[in-house]
Amino acid sequence: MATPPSRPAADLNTVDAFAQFSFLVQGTLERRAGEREISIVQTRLLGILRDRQPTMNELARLLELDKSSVTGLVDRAERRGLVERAPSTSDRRVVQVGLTAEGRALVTDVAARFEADVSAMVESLSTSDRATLVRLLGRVLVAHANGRAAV
Amino acid sequence: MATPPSRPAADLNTVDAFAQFSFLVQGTLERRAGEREISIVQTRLLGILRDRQPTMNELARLLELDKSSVTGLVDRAERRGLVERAPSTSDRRVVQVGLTAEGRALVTDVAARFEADVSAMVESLSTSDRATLVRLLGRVLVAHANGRAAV
DNA sequence: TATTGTTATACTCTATAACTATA
DNA sequence: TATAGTTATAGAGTATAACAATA
Repeated sequence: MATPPSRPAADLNTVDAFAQFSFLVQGTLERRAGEREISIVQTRLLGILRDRQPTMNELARLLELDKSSVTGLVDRAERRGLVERAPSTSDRRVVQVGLTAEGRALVTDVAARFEADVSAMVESLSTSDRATLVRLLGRVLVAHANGRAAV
Repeated sequence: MATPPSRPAADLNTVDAFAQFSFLVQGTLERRAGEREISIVQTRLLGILRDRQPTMNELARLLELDKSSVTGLVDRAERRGLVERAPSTSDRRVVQVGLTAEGRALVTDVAARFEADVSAMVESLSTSDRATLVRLLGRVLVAHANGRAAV
């Protein structure tokens, strides 16, 4: 567990496979985002905002961060012109956060770079193996989401 | 891409599946390590040291960090009694880093907690599906390692 | 001269606690 | 009183540049 992606042993157990794969994907995303001078968490923030204008509170829940952490995160993104705060019309305590055109362009670019990496990762798999892999990963994700919901 | 693991859509594409799965695994590992008051990168450091006594330089390469970052990382781990620096016998510039008994016990404990989570994640898959998933993840990891080596 | 590691510095990211404004 | 968000503060993590010791 937590061993670096540089040593993918011949016979991986499930734990090592999951850990090493997650480090590989995260490292790839970090590298691509870094090319546009943005961190992973900032990329996640922009990714969430692509189809929503959540409140600070909702962002904290979605990112699983303290609300004060989100304040700083949005501060830095706003300073770079990537997101905008707007006061809610219904509740004057509430702030809604949205992407600027520049933020949207940036997250689109990072997503495209990352997508190229993912394509390269599955290049050696047959079409059928790719579909199987995505299907099984999806089942793990859904099972986890349902487990959480049930609790 | 980079959307939070809280929304595993019904039909995932490869990019979303990879990203969401990696965030799920990393979040799980972070939570378990956090129970022992340790960060992911500290966990990775201890994980590497389980079967090696690398130099600071080698650690920087394995963790893909600047050597100055590793200095701080090892400083904090050493202050907590988890690792030890030892001077190399052959080259007096070189420092070798190793686990203390306490560090080994800690990383073993975190690994066990994480392993339980991984088991739960694949609980809904049949034995054969689990094997297939691990095999396909392994092929992606090996292909990536070979690609890097070839370059 | 080149390499190993540390130090100084600056920034991002994160949480806790205290605070303000609004409900 | 309760909730939404910010501020103050402290610490981890990271990189760049300059440095000391050794090769």
